Amino acid sequence: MNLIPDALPTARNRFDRMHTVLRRRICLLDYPPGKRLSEEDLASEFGTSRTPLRRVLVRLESEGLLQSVHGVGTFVTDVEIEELEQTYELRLELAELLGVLGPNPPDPTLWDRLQLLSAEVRALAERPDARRFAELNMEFFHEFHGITSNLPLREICERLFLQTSRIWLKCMAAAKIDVAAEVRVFADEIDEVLRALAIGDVRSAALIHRTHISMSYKRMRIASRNL
Amino acid sequence: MNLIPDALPTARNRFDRMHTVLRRRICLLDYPPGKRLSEEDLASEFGTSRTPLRRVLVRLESEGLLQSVHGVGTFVTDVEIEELEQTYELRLELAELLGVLGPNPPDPTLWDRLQLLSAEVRALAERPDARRFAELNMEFFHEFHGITSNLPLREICERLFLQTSRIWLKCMAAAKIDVAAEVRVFADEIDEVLRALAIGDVRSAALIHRTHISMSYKRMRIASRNL
DNA sequence: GCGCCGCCTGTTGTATACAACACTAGAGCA
DNA sequence: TGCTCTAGTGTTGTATACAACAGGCGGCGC
Repeated sequence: MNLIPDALPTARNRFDRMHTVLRRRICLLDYPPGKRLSEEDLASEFGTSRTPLRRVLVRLESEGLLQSVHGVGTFVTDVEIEELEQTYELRLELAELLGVLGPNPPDPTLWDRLQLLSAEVRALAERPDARRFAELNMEFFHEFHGITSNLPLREICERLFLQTSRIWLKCMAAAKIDVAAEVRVFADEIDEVLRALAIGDVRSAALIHRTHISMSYKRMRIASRNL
Repeated sequence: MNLIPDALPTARNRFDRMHTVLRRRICLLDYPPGKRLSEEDLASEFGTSRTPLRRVLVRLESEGLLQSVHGVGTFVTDVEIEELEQTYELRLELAELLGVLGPNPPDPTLWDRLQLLSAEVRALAERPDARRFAELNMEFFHEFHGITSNLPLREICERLFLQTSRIWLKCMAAAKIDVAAEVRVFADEIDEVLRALAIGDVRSAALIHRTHISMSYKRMRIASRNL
């Protein structure tokens, strides 16, 4: 009996593993926008040839995270401020829809995970760390999308989040926004969401989430106005 | 001076060409759900080796139109009725958003194209043809999404349309829905939309569109209840 | 007759060598 | 000195051969 059946070295699993790892690196700014990636280096890191790796890169390119240019290189994409604005406007509306379309009854598993996250964020408030903040933020969004049973909506929200969050992180860092303050706001959001979910008010949880997306974006815009 | 600069035999153009052609075949049911595609045959048809073709297949797989299984084949995906329901619910909301987020001022080019489409649909009503209907429907959706200037929203709507329309067409055919009647409804929708756009009421145009998506889906569900 | 096992065929996945391309540095020349 | 052209280097894109895999068919044992 295999305890970790998903770890079988099948082609699909290798693909998913590489995809997840690279996407994470891009979204957490380990590979900042504009960085050139070496197909050869990455391939050797994952212990494969360029061929399977390129498959992953094509996928990431179709997700808008990478761009390959023949004879030049493969680059992590940046996002223009105008496109970012449009994406955020859309994300606000979609965040609201999360509470409208197929709202899931408060799942005890989801509840537990969010509560765990809340504690971790509170702990982070003591010793702020931008990267850890990015990680927890990513995890929170992922879990939060579980409030809808509408899979296509969940996927789209996830996708748009992964496309924009890294730009948001980058701008925050550039504008020297106080990480500690941002962490506190984040912790408050989770607790507010938990209170709403506690009484089964999924719609309100979604609206709280929407509010925080909007406000964090606005704070970022204001702070980076002077750059 | 090159009059058709986009036709340069660059890698990017080849990729886009193959991608568009295959996507079109899938969405117009030339390749019906469940059909197995042969990488070798397709590669030779496009005059390339399997390598560049596989790049296209990976893209189509990430768009949810194909699925490759090692050692078995590459298949056109089908969609379960439950997932279809969820996607339609989402599409209704997004259709409404088309009129809310960055509504474009009625573009004369868009206007002309829609009017041309209206004429073609009217002509089609005389001699109904399921495939031609599918083509015009696809073209209409593509043009209609031009009413918003919000690019991410446009892309998402396009993507969801391409994922569901072929299933809708398949069900319509299976339920033996009267194509002529469906064409007349379609023609009416375009004219209604044109009337709304004529007075610059983009929001109403979007709501009309939403209504027709909803009703055509409901008709399909009712008709295929007896299958 | 029935069931199991192994070969055989066709498919997708992988490795590798090579072509096409973009950029750079430096030589040659005005 | 400044410009241009060319060779060189490193990158992505392509072709091809081969490995890994799934399924079906037929033979073999029972």
